[in-house]
Amino acid sequence: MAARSSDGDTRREWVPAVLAARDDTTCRVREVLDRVGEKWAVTVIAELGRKPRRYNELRRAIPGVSQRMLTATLRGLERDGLVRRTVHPVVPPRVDYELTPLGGTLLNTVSALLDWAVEHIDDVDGARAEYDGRQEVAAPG
Amino acid sequence: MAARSSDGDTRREWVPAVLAARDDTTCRVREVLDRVGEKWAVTVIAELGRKPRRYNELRRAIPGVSQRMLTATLRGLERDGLVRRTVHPVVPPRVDYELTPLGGTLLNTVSALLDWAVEHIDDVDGARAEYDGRQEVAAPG
DNA sequence: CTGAATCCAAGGGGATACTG
DNA sequence: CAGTATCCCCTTGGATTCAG
Repeated sequence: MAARSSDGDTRREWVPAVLAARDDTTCRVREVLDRVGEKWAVTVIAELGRKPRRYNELRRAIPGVSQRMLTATLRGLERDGLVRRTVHPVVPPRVDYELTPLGGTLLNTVSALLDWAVEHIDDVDGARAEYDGRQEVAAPG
Repeated sequence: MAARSSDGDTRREWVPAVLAARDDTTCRVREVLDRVGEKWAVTVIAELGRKPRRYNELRRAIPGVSQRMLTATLRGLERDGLVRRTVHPVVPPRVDYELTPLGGTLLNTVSALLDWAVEHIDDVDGARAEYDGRQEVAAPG
């Protein structure tokens, strides 16, 4: 689907009627982008991709996440079938989280985006510096 | 970078220390995810991927976008070096937007994510239905 | 035509305290 | 240990108006 030409080609015919319209399909495609944009979703998926974890293990593995957001993120991912939550009826409580196969395929796809980011950080940074420089000249302090 | 195994593998060693830590690199990788999560960014990139456009052409091509957000999105993309803005000094004003080569490579990467979304919409939807069903049973109205 | 400025509502997300 | 419940701030983003 969606045949792509080589890197750097700025001319395409194919893409995103997917995004332009807003039929049902389109709408839910957007939801995937929203999820990726959530502050902790990709981090959690990536962390679970390394290995299954318990709640607090996960919490320690992700510096900066609050209990509230970790729980909310996990619930969302579970609802979408990306993460499986397993409660062990023991005391003290033990809850394991792991990536589902579906979550695994998403991780594979998203990590291409992460690779892109790492690879092009300098380009983006340079562009920003240049842009900000131009703005300063245009609107002197 | 980041060797990946086949689809559906839920066990990885590699991934994103990139996201776990928060050194400079990490931080800016997150910014890429944020950008993808912005409501109109990917849509605009995709639309410009089809062909360069003028401001209002773009606006008409993207139903639902407000002037405010279209401008803001374009500014952000321009600042990151993903989009080039060309002002023609004529009256009435004419401003052309086009994807840069860098923007092109991002589009190629993101579209893999769009493909994933289209391909797995039904899985996600099914998971949601099942999850919501379980919740209803657990917390009856 | 291409924006900038202002106003405002909704939701994301952090800090903290409490619970089974 | 694994969460829930509150409070509250700040950002995102839509509507509208003004301007070059």
